[in-house]
Amino acid sequence: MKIINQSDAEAICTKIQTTLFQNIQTTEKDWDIFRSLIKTVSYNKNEFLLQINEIENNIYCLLEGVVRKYTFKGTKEYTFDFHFPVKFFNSYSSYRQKTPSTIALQALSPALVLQFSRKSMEQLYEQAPNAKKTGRKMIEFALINTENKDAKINTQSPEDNYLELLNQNPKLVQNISGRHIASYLGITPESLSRIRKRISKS
Amino acid sequence: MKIINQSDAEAICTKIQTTLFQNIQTTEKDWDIFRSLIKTVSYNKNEFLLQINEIENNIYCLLEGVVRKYTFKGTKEYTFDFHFPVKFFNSYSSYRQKTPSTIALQALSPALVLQFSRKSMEQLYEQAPNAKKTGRKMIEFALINTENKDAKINTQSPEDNYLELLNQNPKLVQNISGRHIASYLGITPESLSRIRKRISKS
DNA sequence: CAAATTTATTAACTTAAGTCAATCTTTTTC
DNA sequence: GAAAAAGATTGACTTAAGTTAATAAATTTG
Repeated sequence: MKIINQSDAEAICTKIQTTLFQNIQTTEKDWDIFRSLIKTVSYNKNEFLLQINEIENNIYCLLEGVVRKYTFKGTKEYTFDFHFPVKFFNSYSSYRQKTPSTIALQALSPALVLQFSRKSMEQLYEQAPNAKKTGRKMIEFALINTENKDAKINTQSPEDNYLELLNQNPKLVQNISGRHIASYLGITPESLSRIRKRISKS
Repeated sequence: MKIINQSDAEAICTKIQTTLFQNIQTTEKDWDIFRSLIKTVSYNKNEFLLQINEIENNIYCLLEGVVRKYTFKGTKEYTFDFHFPVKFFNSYSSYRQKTPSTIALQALSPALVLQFSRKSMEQLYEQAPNAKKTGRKMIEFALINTENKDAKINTQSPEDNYLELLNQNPKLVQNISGRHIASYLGITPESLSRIRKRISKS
């Protein structure tokens, strides 16, 4: 984990501005404040943005790499989701309630991340009234995806789930190890192997 | 569906105040405003608080009864969750983004519900600054539960899931039809029958 | 680059979930 | 309260997931 210099952060911030906040009215001054609060951090493969039982104090925006969101059920890992650029996320319930996180966030490749600390978000709210919307929007981006996967995974067969994943996100399947994909699908790596074999025959 | 008279609502509101908002500083004036914005609604069994493809314009607080949150995957229903009193909920992504809801909210028994419309929430924010926290808290209550079930269901066997449900929420299992429980567990009613049989033998 | 570690595949076996269909039970409705 | 509808159980059959274990392939690390 390594904090990046501020001039890089500036370029990145512009990217955010143009891609994610097109519809929000913000003044130049708002953006100056926003920009000054960003911390850009790089993570190595397998490093943790957040460990289980830590308290979440950041909102993240992934710019490069892949991040895995997972938990433990007994001794087994369960992968909720994979995050790709450009996406906002964090461990929301831990962030909001200041309780130990039940989930971990781990980089699966070298990753570049914008981090907005709780403190900087509070500063943003105080100093840049117009940017309040930006803050809310970030939280929303981090939350809106929660109503989807559950239903998918639990209404069709593991094979159908895998085929759907292949279809909707081929680069995920190519770049992420099978055990993580199996953990995402709620099956064993052995089952995933068999599914792949079955598919290749048909 | 039937809107209840205001005097009943007053008593109910007191219940909310004492049970849910103990830690939030609100003035008497704030509470007067809050109270005036509440609509109390009763639903018959099987009636919908929200249908799929409707736009969500409310936040609900369930006072009596059971509500099921579900969706369709192809032709099959999938039940995300059951709500019991006293609980806040809505179709959050639809409410926030004003897009057609992918989930339905259905009363499984006669139900009594407080409804806070989008409009009344906006009024609350404008008129009662201290009550802003109340509004946020309601949303939080509605959201915090989203990081849990997924992992449970997908890391152990259907039988273990059922046993856990029996253990953690016996009244749910007693009061709700098997096909809904099966749909919650991601299995068929036939499988649930067999699981029950197996358990009763051991 | 070689050794060590991690990841992926395959096989043999057991177990249980899905499906289809029949029957029994409970609940709803007029 | 009788008829109809909805829900629950059981059986027979097929299919695939879990488990354990062995091996092969790929990646990491010194």
